[in-house]
Amino acid sequence: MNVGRRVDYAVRALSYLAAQPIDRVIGSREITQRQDIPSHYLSKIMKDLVARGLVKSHVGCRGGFSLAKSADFISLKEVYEAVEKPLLLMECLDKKELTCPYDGVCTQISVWEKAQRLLTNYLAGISLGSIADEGGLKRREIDAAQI
Amino acid sequence: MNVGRRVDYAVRALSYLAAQPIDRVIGSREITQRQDIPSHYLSKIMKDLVARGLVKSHVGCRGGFSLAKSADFISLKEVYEAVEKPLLLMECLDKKELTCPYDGVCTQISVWEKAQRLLTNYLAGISLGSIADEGGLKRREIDAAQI
DNA sequence: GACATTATGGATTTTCTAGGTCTATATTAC
DNA sequence: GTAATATAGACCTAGAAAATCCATAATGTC
Repeated sequence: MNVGRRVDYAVRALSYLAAQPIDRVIGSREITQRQDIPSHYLSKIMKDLVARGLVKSHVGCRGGFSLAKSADFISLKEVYEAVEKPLLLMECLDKKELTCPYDGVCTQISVWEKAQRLLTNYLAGISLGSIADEGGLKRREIDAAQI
Repeated sequence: MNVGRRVDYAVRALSYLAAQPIDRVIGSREITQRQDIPSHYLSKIMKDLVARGLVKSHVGCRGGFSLAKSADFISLKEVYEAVEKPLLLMECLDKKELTCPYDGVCTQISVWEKAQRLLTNYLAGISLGSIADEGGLKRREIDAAQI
């Protein structure tokens, strides 16, 4: 049970975008270099973020990415779900498939159901803006440059 | 991000034990049949539960398992950690390895840290006893018998 | 004491998926 | 026209989860 690297990468890429001057277009090359993310892998992640409407893409020469909306209105839950399949602690929590013979009498399921709600609600309450405070990012960049 | 089947199996096996007359010894064969768990796989899980002190084992003919303590004093967190490696939402949350170059300026980590605390605290508050209420189990067995 | 039954322990296999790479195509600034 | 970029998809790889198998030790039963 862990959040994969895709989410980590997505958050870092988005944070980087959030720290830029508004509407500046950032190439994926710059992101991968500054944030130390495998380049081809990032492209797939960005595609997901674009599809979810969190990021605007600018195709063609001098193209790149920029946030589609204010970082304060992007929740971690959105980021997670854009990049990973929907958060599901147990398969049987997926309402679409009622294949479990114990459904209805299983008391375990309600526990995981609540745990899942707990988590998603928490993530829904965290905004990208609160993570990517400019100060932190500036310092982060300086540190990275020194390595 | 999901809890694996090992945890599911462990909870079901423990619930089954909890619903039995106190101190009755249950063979793993009975558990696997009633709870529909791959037999050889269960044996490894039971071993972990024994090692963690949640279950007593009785070796030899007519041997089997019984709860080592009251179901009300077994938390889901214990079960999880007995069977799975310790709950860790992100690798960098493992305090032992401080390899992340962004450590100290990363604002993302504190978010996951809190999410993890949220989860483990919740699991620590759920007892096996609250899951394995006898009524539910009785009904469950009847259902299973009808299949 | 012999035997059947059981847990224990380890080795091994199978299956799945996250993580990562590569290549081809369409789009656009210059 | 050309170089730089995002998009799209196929493809590969390592490692983990899930499951199986086998050999050994312990113990009740006869």
